[in-house]
Amino acid sequence: MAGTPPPQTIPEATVARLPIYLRSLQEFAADENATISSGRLAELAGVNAAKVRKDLSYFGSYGTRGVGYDVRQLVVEIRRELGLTHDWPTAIVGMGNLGRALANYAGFSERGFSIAALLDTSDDKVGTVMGGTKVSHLDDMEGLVERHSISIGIIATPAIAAQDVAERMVGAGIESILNFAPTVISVPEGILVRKVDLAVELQILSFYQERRATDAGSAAG
Amino acid sequence: MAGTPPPQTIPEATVARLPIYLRSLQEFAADENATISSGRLAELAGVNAAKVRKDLSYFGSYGTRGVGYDVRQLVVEIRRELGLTHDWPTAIVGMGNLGRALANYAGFSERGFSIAALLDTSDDKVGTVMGGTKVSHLDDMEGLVERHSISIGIIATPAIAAQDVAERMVGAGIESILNFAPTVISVPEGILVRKVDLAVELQILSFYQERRATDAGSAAG
DNA sequence: CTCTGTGAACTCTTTCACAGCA
DNA sequence: TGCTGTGAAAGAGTTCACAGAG
Repeated sequence: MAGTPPPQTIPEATVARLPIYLRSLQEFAADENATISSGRLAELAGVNAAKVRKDLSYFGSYGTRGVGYDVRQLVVEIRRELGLTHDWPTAIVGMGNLGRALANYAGFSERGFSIAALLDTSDDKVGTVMGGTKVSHLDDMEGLVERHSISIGIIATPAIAAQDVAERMVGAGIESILNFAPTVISVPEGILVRKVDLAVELQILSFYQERRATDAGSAAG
Repeated sequence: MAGTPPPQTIPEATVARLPIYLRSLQEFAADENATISSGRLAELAGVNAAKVRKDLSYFGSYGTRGVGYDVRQLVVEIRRELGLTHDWPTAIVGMGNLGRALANYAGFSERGFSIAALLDTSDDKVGTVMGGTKVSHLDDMEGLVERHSISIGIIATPAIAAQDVAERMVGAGIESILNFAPTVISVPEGILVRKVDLAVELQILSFYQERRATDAGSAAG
């Protein structure tokens, strides 16, 4: 009985949207006890209202019929679901252009991710300071991971180095990896990898753009 | 009969994987007339073999039973599907850390995307050279878009500026936008937008990482 | 009367499993 | 015998549509 009111499984697709809802709610700012309807949140998040309601229902968020959702409460609930109630120390490996951009990206710390370690193998970079953090040598990763309880690693190296870095991360105790290198990395079971490939996104755009040109005359909008 | 062998619709999910296959094939390098099986390609791309076969079947790619796919031919076919048979001039708006990283990112040009224009509004940046291209003022975008036939725009500005930039892009004739700003932009119908939010990816990792800690004892792998 | 919460229908995607060609 | 190509089954995710709370 009673037992499991919010089914222990939030669909992946929903999880991927929670950060967007969170961001939208925070932009929506809102005074102390503002409420927001699924329709309005949907608009801000760029999805449709039914989806918002269904998504929020998975973790038993109580909206009020005829009124909407309490913004403050919703923010708290989503943050809890996302595990954003505490800070996540991260390590970035690869201090090229992208790594430097990431190290300087304010958006990370704003959302609960601190940069606990920057790592590279090049003597040119080790010892310099980027985004307020000193760059350490990759060989020192293990100690840093332990000392700072780092559980998320970010790979911003060239493709060729990515697999090796991933293995070192796993060896150092990192359990989740965000991979920006344009290659597939393989990791042991239980290690979670997400990837972002900047050029892949462009190629997807290219597909639809090309098709638009090819499907002559088919209304684009 | 014969008529329309490749059904005119390639599923979105498949389109999103084609760039990965392409990259995998190119890494696989291969001498003149190498072949590759769906199983091997699946391994390289990090998916399963049935998916590879189904994906490739959508555009009528002829593999050879008992042998596999001709690597060279497959590369040509995928590139054609993705519209990568010609160069795509792009414009990057926002020369902060991320914009600079993108401007210097070799992966774009390697895959057929050239940077035809870099744009910013800050006097500090306009006139400087980044990644071999001179930074122009955002006000000059329209002329540059026309002159270089730019159809893809990349937004790398702070969130606050993104909607305005998107509107200027559309006004200048750009039809596809890759948005790195952490906000939803709205555009007229017919304009294609894809978004990449670096912090969102971290938040998704955070969800699963947190859950792993919470689901005490449940095997992670 | 408004707006949530949610079964049910529908659509998209993945996976299975095997016929058939080389 | 090995591997592709593909229907058909299974599984996810989305949307509909409406009962019912406030």
